Amino acid sequence: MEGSAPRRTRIQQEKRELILEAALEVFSANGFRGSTIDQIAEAAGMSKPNLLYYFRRKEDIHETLMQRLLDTWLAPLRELDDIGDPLTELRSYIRRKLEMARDFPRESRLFANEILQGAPRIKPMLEGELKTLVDEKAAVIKGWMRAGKIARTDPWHLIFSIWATTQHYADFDVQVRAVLGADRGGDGRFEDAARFLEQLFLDGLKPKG
Amino acid sequence: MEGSAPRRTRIQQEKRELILEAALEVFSANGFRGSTIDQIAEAAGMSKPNLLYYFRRKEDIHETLMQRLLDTWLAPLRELDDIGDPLTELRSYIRRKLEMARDFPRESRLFANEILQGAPRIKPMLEGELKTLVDEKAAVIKGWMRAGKIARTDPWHLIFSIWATTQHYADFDVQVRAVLGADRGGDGRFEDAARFLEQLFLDGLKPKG
DNA sequence: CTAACGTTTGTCCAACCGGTCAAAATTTGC
DNA sequence: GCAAATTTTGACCGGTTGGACAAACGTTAG
Repeated sequence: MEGSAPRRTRIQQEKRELILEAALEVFSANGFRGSTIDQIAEAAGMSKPNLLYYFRRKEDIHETLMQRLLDTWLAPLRELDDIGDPLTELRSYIRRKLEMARDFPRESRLFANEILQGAPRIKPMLEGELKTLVDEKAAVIKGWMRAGKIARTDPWHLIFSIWATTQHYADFDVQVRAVLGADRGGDGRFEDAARFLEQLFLDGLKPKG
Repeated sequence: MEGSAPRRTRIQQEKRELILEAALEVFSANGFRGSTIDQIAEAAGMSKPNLLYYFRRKEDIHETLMQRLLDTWLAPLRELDDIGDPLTELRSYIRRKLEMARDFPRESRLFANEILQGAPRIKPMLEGELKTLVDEKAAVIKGWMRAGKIARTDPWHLIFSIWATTQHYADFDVQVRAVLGADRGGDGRFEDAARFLEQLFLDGLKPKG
């Protein structure tokens, strides 16, 4: 069985974490092909052969990183529950996603890089696990629509639009900062974004009355 | 002066176009560092040294491509005018942007790649030309808000959200198709997206009445 | 026809990159 | 303290890549 995790010493645990942290930094900034093992090794403070002692191949690092990423990345959507008030649920989903873009921009960019290149390594997971999860949540949302709790619309595209608008602040950060300029591009931009998105998703742009 | 375009023969014009078309295909699929001159040369149906006769360096191809891209890419925003009805103007801006994502996905991905990597080659343009244009259009939108034609909100983030939601269908195409599945991921997805986005931006998610 | 000019190709090179390997240094179990 | 196991390193290798170059080929104007 491959499933059984190999026994690891304390040093192996620590060094592997160190490498993954360094690799996240490098991969998210340069993409997979744009990153070299030497860069990662240097960022992790070790020599290239030393790094290759812990991860046999460059791709193994990327794969491990990607597997871990996906769990945390989809956590907010998993939390979307049928319990509370629908509009409140959606609002807090948007808020959580935006917080992830703010707190884990490297993870967001790593993911974006992978998708942009056609998701060669995670396509099966997108068509399997991810699709299942989204379909499930889309059904929940549809229930809310039938109950008249939120406006009728396409739940899948609704989810896409939440992903797009929130991740934009991580993936396109350089552009957002450049356009907002020095004064408005500071730390406050995420609060501005949160306020804007809340209004957009709840009320749209039509003037009141 | 660098500004004066070098004299070019008819063959040079044609071959350069051929190379740029091939490079767009390759760069948008693999990123800058992930693409090789050989790949581009093969896609353009010529030998590597021959390609290098028309573009001295790999970076020159990318730069030329990027410069051309930006004009066409920002055209929809430039068209956003103060003349017509504000809501109609915004709606048709969204529609135009979505059509660009549908008709020019390679250009969208090329741009996304560049921004994701920190926009090393076009940052000055983002902070200059792009910021100026967005600020100008944000002022127009603010005028509409003051006149009570659309709801009051942050015009910059509104523009970001339009960019994010529309380009998502080009940049994250693989994911969108995977999640929608074979039946709904076909050609109709852009029309579904258009309908959804129109509703989102105009009315939001609150149920009527 | 031919000289000048523009285009194409084969060959080559130096740098880089992913990965190997054996030997040295270090840590760990007893 | 010592042997076994683990970790680290320097040297090396084969393949790839961006790019140079000169020679060959084609085209065109006189």
